[in-house]
Amino acid sequence: MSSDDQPNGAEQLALIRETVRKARPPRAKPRTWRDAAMAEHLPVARVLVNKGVVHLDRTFDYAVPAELDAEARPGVRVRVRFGAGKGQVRGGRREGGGLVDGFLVERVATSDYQGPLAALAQVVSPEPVLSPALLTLARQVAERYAGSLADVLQLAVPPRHAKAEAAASPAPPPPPPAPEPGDWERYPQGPGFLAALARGESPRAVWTALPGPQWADELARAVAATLASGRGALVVLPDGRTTARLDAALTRLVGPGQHAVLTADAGPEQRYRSWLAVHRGAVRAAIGTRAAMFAPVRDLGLVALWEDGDSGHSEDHAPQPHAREVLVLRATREAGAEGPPAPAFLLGSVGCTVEAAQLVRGGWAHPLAAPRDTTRALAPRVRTIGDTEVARDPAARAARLPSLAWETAREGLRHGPVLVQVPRRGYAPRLACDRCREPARCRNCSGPLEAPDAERLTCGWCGRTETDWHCEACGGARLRARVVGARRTAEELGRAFPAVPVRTSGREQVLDTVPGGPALVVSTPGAEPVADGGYAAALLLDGWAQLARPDLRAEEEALRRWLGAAALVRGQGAGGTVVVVAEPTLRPVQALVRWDPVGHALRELEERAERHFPPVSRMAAVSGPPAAVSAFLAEAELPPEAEILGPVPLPVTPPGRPRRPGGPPPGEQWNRALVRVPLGGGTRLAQALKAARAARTARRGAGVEQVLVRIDPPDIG
DNA sequence: AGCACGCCGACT
DNA sequence: GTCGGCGTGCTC
Repeated sequence: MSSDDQPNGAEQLALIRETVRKARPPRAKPRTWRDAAMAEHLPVARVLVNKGVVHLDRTFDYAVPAELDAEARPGVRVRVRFGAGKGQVRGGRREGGGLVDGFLVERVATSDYQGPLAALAQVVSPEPVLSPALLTLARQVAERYAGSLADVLQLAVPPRHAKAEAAASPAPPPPPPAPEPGDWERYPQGPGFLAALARGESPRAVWTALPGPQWADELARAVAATLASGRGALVVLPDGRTTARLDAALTRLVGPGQHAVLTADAGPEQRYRSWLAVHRGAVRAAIGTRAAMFAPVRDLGLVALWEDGDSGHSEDHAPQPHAREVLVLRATREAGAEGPPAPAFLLGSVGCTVEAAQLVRGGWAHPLAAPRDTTRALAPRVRTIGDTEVARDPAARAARLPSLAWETAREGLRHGPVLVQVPRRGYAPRLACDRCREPARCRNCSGPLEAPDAERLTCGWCGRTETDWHCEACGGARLRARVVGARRTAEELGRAFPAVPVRTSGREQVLDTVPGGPALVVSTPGAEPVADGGYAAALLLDGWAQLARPDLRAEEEALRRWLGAAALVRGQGAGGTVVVVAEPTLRPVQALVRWDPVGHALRELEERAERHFPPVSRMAAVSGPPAAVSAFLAEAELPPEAEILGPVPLPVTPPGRPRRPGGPPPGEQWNRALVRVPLGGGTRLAQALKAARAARTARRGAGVEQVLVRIDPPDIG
């Protein structure tokens, strides 16, 4: 930074002071540093200013007062005066600009800034929360997602809590011994993977987990093996329930003192306390939900992710990074880069996302899967039944069960609990004619008709209520069965099986576990309780509803949800049976029957490659008022290989309906364009979009409407 | 985002 | 002359 012919920092500051004295009337001198002594060594602080909506992605230089010299170390939280007004006097004596929070990133000898430097107003706390490694990661994530560094830091560094900070952190416990392989023996490469972790190596694997509850213990062993090598470990899980299971397994294996649990529901104080324990190195392992993806684990030796297909891994705050992508960044170090060696990587899931398949296909990670016959023995028997079949038994008909499902439930209840998975209400796809399957459209605007409740029929675009629908194609008057919620399904099943207790688990009330006795357990996807000893059977109802969603990921998602439920059922050796009510010829249905999630993901990956869809390309969505989207695309200096799809109108949020994240405000017509580039051009695309948006933000106010930019949009149909 | 600066028209 | 409109640009 400094060159030989420049004055040293202290001299430069003195010069600046002189200049200012001459240039401005004495009363206008910024009060903060008038006559104040500055730090002698490295008197300039580079500060990353955290100013709300403003996207200031650069540091600003401040002078370090002598009395803050000791505390003003890189990484600490500071407060500085920031804002327009060149030191003008307001209210008699105040310096221009308000106090804003920031991070001190670096101490340097000189500043390139030509004007007078303001002084650091305050070192909020001496805790250097923004370590160089965390700053580097945050910069990478901001770059990957076309977001601002300030936004990412807000996700990566939890809010300070003074009481939690005041408490001293203990020294870390001695590392545990390397664990036995345990259930990893079921995978040919399992024990070797564990041994490599224990030796301090950094293997990368995509692990197709066998059905059953052992995954938590297996993840715990991977953590323990990494700890045994003297390194730290990080595991990100999709929700609090799975985090609690790993917490219990890890505590069983290595005791309570080796890891911290980072979850949002712990409350701000506990959350910051746990985060600090990780940051200070008082614990070497961290587990938790998506915010933990940034956890500043010391000497990171392993990053692991459980169930990367779960939507819980997608951060919903800007720039909406995905835990899998962030952990891939953490496990990747460019050749020749400085710093510690990259950690090992473990992505575990019962199913297989297209992105996970790509990590293997591209050679970045190795597959870690059980032999075919092991999988077959441990997975339940899966049978399919088309949804046109209707049961003979009147009780089954009343419960809308095909006879095979009815028989399976009756048989299963003799041996234990039976799980019934029903799609969430409101998850309903477009309604269709019951006779010819023509989608039901609004007579007003041709939008898709929806059934917000059992009584009404409304348009998903314009919100108009339809009272007398008839099929445009065949004149039919009946709509295809709308999705019935978990509660009503439970009532109907209760009448069909009067002697059996019925329990429900859904969004409002999620059951964690159920006992091993006969019971019907009705659950929405993702809320399935674990049954003691495993379910005897499972019925996966209304498969058509999961498959009919107009989304690129509908099939993958349906398979993931079915596998998630089926993995809680006893293996077919123990009589476990699953019935999926869906068209048997469909690909995800067949993948479930064969229990072949990887094959399904690979096939899907091939199709995405043919169609140049993610993850084989990198995509970004630009949405906003139509004129703004068009202008934005015209202004943006996109890379030459970029391809623009659309823009197309987005569905209008009907008045009174809550606004979807990233969607238009109620009643407003928005457009959305997709921009895609071949893999490898992602960084250039993100840079171009970020620059274009920054330019637009600068012109805001003058009637320049803003657009939303989202990298890796989750819903592309 | 704020907030000041600046360059044009109507007023005391 | 000078007050103030908001369009433009900067914030260490």
